[in-house]
Amino acid sequence: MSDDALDVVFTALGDPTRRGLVARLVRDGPNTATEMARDLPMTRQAVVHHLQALAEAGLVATTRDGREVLYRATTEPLADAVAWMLDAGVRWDRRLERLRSQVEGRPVSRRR
Amino acid sequence: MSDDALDVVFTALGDPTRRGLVARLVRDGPNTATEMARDLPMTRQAVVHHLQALAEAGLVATTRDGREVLYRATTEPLADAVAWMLDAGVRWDRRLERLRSQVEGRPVSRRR
DNA sequence: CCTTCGTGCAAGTAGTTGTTTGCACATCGT
DNA sequence: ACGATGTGCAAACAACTACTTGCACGAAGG
Repeated sequence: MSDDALDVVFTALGDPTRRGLVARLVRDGPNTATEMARDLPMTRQAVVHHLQALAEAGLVATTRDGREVLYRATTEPLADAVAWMLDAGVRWDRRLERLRSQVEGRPVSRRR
Repeated sequence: MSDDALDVVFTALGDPTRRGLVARLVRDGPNTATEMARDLPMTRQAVVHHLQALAEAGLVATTRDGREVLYRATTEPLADAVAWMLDAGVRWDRRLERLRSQVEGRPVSRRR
């Protein structure tokens, strides 16, 4: 994964609202920005803005259904971010080393 | 790990200069800001600023040695960030599920 | 139809981030 | 003691971020 791609993934995750959106989509399944904005102390547009940041990071994807736009979590980039951290931490932490050996040499992400 | 703490960790990692600094400290061992700035296209103060962001995230720590300040990588927070991502991704990706079962039920971070 | 509802776009604003420059202070070696 | 070197602090700046409001467009449904 390119450096730029890691940038946007980590930056996207560096905001609690955005982590909350991802967590919610993972937990409850696909949903619209308007619906999710109802439970948050901000406008729909602000939520859309966050979702766009997540989309740029590849953490969510959209499907149009009539006049609605459904967002769903796509967690592939997480594996790449995890891989970076394991690389950085592996010399320090024996436990992470064990995990890393399981990650290496596989296709980085695969869904469903 | 608190939400705020995750914020600063992910935000700190969301910059290629900062990831590079962490990687360098992990690879080459402790070093001073002045020394690391020599190899980067920015001033010492900019590097110090980045290192302070990393320190706030708990990703580096400092030791004073005479007039020098040595920065070293402290990768504990990585494990917590990894844990969040595994939690988010576990329902999606079978491979991540396997990893998660190894992380659960342990002290979140432990060095050396 | 025509009203309602979800979406998209644009402009504006307040706060944060990345970086520089300049200077003061502490420490090391000679 | 003194010059060279490493560090710390603060002001200044441009660029970016996280929002808001307002409005236009398009689809659903009586």
